[in-house]
Amino acid sequence: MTTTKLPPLLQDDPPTLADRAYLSLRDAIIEGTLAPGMKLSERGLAAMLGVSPQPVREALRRLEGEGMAETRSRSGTYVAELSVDRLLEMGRIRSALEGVAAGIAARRRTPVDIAALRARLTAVRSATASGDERRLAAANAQLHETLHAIAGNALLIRSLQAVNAYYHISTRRILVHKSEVSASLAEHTAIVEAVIAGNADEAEALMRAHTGRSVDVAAVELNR
Amino acid sequence: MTTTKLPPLLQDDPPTLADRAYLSLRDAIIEGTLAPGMKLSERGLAAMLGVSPQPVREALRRLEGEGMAETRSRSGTYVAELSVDRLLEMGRIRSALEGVAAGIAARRRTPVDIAALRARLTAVRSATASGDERRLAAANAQLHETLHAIAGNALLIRSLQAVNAYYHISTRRILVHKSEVSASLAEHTAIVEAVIAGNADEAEALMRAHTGRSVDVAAVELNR
DNA sequence: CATGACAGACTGCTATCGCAGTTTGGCAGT
DNA sequence: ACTGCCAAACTGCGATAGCAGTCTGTCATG
Repeated sequence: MTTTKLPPLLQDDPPTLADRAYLSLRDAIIEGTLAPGMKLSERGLAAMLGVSPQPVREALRRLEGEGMAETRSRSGTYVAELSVDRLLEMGRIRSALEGVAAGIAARRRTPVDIAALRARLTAVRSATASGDERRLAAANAQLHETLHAIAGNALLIRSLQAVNAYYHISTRRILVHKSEVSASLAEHTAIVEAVIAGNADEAEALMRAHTGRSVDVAAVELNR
Repeated sequence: MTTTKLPPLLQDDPPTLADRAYLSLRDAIIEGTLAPGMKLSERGLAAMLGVSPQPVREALRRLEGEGMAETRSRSGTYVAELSVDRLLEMGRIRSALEGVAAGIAARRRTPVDIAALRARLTAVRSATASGDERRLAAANAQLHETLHAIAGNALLIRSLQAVNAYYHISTRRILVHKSEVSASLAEHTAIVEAVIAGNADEAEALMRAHTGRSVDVAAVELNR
């Protein structure tokens, strides 16, 4: 019997109905299908999704915790109103959390993580060259998610997933300039290098600046 | 009929059983009554709290989202293990979020908010003079919570409440030096002034430095 | 026509029950 | 003494039912 610590044998649990209901509702809110102010009835949504009200209720409570829904007892749950100011605030929160995540990732990264990061960065680079915006967005998202996974902090990951929902709402409303794309690649490269080097403070500062720029761009575009 | 915007007439809903179960369990984890690795059985806890498993389940899901519990499907929910590194990470997250909150508060603060802030700061000052540590901790907490309320961002408030649970775990493990106390008062004063002045960037930087110092202190103490 | 009240539908919240998969303790076989 | 196995207890998950409030539309009343 070897005493070396084995990697976790048990994989993640399969997503529950509550998880899937959450994702459905969240995406519908991001997409605008569920517009601000709309009523989110436990029973009504349950019928639409073909499940019982129980998983729906759980999903709604989670959305509530993320600020995307508001509940008044015995009256109803509604899609939260979202002003431009709020949206910008979410961007600032995202920036701060992404920065912290990068810093933590720089402290915890293992050789395996480093290999994964290099792979993600390569994917981003080739996606940038391809000019396919969808593909680039996906590659960028994967790079960020890889960093979150390396940080491996459950609270941080949850919070980032929440603010990313708002980030998606933002990117749906504004258009990204071409010049941003190449700058983004350079920044991503620098961030990954800092993480690989284990330079936590630099990784955090770079990531914060990188994501902070999105907020500034959004501030200009959204207030037009 | 006046057209001036009225303050919200409907107050907050009374706390539900799920809310109260959450608070009970969270406090028990902070206090150590529920130690890391312990099983959190829905039915068992429900019996202890005198409610049905349903509200307990909701509380557990929330704790899970905050990283204080982990669930393996059909096996059980357990109190999450918490290494010193993780605890320090939570401090960094807290620092970042508190900074953002202070910055947002500086942008949104109204005359009423300013009055409230001055009152809280006065309470902190007198509590500091009294030398009563319990009272000072409570006054400090109220000052911070006032800033959160002024920021008024649901996601931010939720996240801060979560990380504050970890902050309480930290403060239970370390002892605070006397010299920290007076420095803390000066910092709180500067932060409040920046918020009142509407200087968001300065408020954020000051708050971040203020809360970041706690992390550094904890890093030294916890690694002893 | 305006207004008030009241009945029914609807809401979120909690309790109870059943299902399918996991864990565990003790017994049978070596 | 040790190992393999199996059944009973236990687990989280989901469905269903009922409660106490809230909201709404209609109808009687001025």
